[in-house]
Amino acid sequence: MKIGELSRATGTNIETIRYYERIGLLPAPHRTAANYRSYGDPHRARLTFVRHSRDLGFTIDEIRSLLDLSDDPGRDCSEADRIASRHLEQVEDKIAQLTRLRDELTRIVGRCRGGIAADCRVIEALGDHRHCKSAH
Amino acid sequence: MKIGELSRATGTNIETIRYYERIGLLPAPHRTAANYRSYGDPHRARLTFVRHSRDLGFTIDEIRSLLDLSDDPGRDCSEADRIASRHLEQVEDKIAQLTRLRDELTRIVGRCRGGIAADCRVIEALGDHRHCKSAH
DNA sequence: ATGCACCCTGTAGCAACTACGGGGTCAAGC
DNA sequence: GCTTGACCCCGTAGTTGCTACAGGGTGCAT
Repeated sequence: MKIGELSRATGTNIETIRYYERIGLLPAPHRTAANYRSYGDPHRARLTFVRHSRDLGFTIDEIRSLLDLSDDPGRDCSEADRIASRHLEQVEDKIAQLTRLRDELTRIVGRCRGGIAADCRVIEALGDHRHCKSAH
Repeated sequence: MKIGELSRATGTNIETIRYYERIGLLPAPHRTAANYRSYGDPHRARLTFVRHSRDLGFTIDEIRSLLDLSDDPGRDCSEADRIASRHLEQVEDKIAQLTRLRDELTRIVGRCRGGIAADCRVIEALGDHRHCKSAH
């Protein structure tokens, strides 16, 4: 299949596919006589893996490691579990941080009574960290 | 005060302070005879405002608008409330998205029994979206 | 033969910094 | 008076993960 078809099949931007090839995340496919890229099912599977991992928030480097593992089926796979676990931890940290942030924003928002900026509690709160209830 | 002192006073990297000046977020301060930047209290307050807003996740452009408002104390400040409210919504969306993601990762992690990559459930799950319980 | 959709390459842009190279300034200590 | 070290200056390039051109070639239908 040509790049446009692969793009539609995986929901990936064409430019992104070429980008992944450039950085070595996807192997360079064969070319037709007209120099068009020509992909097969293994390419599609690999790109699906990459997109899914990206959707789950893995970095390109993490995906590289995960792909290395899956390319080498005899290898011990506890590494994959470690990468995923560490990532899960990061996601949990990020959720906790955003939750604190949301609480702080909730306290700030809505305090404006439509007056003038000089009296605005929103602007005041942003300028002075001491108004905050928790670290963020 | 010199830039290093301002840096320590606000917990901001020196390079970041110069960057903020370059993009016009902070006004250029006076210079000493040796061409060193020399800051006063208004600079420190403004930088504190910027850092606090950044910590809360506001973009530079949003901060620019918020600063414009606070520079013009006679202006109607409902704009500030609107910016903060929209940002709060974005944070809530992000939390919801990360929570779905966390649930999916939790399902994936820990399914590896320390075997070889060919049998790894983590790698399998990443390669096949159909294993997923929800959209992400 | 002329549209039109599709493909190619290479480069530059985005956000918000961070890091570096190569240099100038200033006070303290010998 | 000279060195050492901490501090400052500027300009540019790197980071992450794409996305958006510009300027061209290909393939098929009308």
